[in-house]
Amino acid sequence: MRYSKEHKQETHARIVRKASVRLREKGAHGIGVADLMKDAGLTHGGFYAHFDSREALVIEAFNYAMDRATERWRKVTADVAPEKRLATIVDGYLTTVHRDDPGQGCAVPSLGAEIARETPKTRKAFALKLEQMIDMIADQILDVPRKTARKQAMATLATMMGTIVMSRIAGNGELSEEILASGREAALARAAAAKPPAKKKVN
Amino acid sequence: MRYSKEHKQETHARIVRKASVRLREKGAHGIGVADLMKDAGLTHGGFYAHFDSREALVIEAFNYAMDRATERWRKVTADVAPEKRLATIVDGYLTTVHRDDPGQGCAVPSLGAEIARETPKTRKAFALKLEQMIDMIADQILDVPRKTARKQAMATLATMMGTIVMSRIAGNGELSEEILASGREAALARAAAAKPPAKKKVN
DNA sequence: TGTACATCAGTGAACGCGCGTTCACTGATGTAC
DNA sequence: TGTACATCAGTGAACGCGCGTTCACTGATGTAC
Repeated sequence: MRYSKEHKQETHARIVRKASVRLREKGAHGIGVADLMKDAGLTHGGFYAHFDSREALVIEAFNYAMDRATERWRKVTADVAPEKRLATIVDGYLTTVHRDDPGQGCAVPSLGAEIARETPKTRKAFALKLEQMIDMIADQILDVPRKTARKQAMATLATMMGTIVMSRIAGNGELSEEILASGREAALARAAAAKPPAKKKVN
Repeated sequence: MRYSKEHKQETHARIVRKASVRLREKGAHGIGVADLMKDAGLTHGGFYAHFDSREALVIEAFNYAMDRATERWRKVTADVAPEKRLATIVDGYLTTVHRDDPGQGCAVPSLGAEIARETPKTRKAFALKLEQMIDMIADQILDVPRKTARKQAMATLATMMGTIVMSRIAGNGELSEEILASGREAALARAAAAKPPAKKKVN
């Protein structure tokens, strides 16, 4: 075998990593294979030694972005009291930094709508990662039946993602800040409301 | 003047109307000028007699879609008691019919992310329409200061739009229904919570 | 009323360009002896 | 240890195609007389 055993895997991973940033920045169809390869320090000809098609890279890059997001949430909440974890996630998500840097941010507000229009195969791959993200958030919602936790997780994520989409349309002025603040307040209120009543278990 | 005075305007309006459907279905870059013209019963050559560029049509089509959405909300709430209007809007928005028919639906969940990446001119045109939509929803939130109403409107819209994006990624199975139900419950709970306490005016 | 003319919305061929994909080739590197 | 060979990750030219845009032309229709 030429080159060290992991050489190709490393290159492959680097293409995916860089592409996951650029695709979030420019959209699922907003950047071509040649530019994505250049970003990884390669020329476009080698692309098909790593991926069956451009779409295959889009799937890998999206999965990578979603895994990193979920992983980061685990990290930033590791040292936080369990009942404050969801609030920590919401606070980190609904910021101007996230709004202004889609390349490093959540893939759903930047790619979600385009992804929903892709082939069933691609859409299903994304649905799987979205469900994992929902489950991760549901894990942070305590003292309620699992089904309730999942529902609250879905609503909170919807508010978070919708807020980022809206704030990006609004640009970076007052309206945009107001949108971010509104989403933050609403999501945090729900996060707080979820606990105090100490509802009796139903399931 | 050849043809009746309104002939060209009617054709122009028809192109915009048809394009606003197809662009929501296929994405802001998912359908070409030739197909959009064919949809309006014309050939592509005449396009530039009506629009300076493809982007100009995208702006007009988006504006049209947003105006129709806001207008439809006014219509469906006209015969409803003021305190039930927001709930009526939420219920009509978070349905499988809306999820499965982006072409007739709200333009933000289908085009929002792509729009945020367009030229500043395009993005600003969209921001204007989004703010009008926010104001229309804020009008339905009673008995609170205007600033509070706007914030609640933003959060409610974010939940609605985020829920549609997520439900479309999820497809049309159980997960998707669960997402829709979660968004509906959360948005309706906020709509209901906004009134009962009868808070004293602050501003 | 009838005829010649002017207008211009719409046609369809053509353009340059960038895209995803293919393919013959290269050259750095691990292996065999 | 040194040399010849085999491998295969990566190169870059080329492909067919669809796109947005341009342009010379057409022909239906309103106007002038």
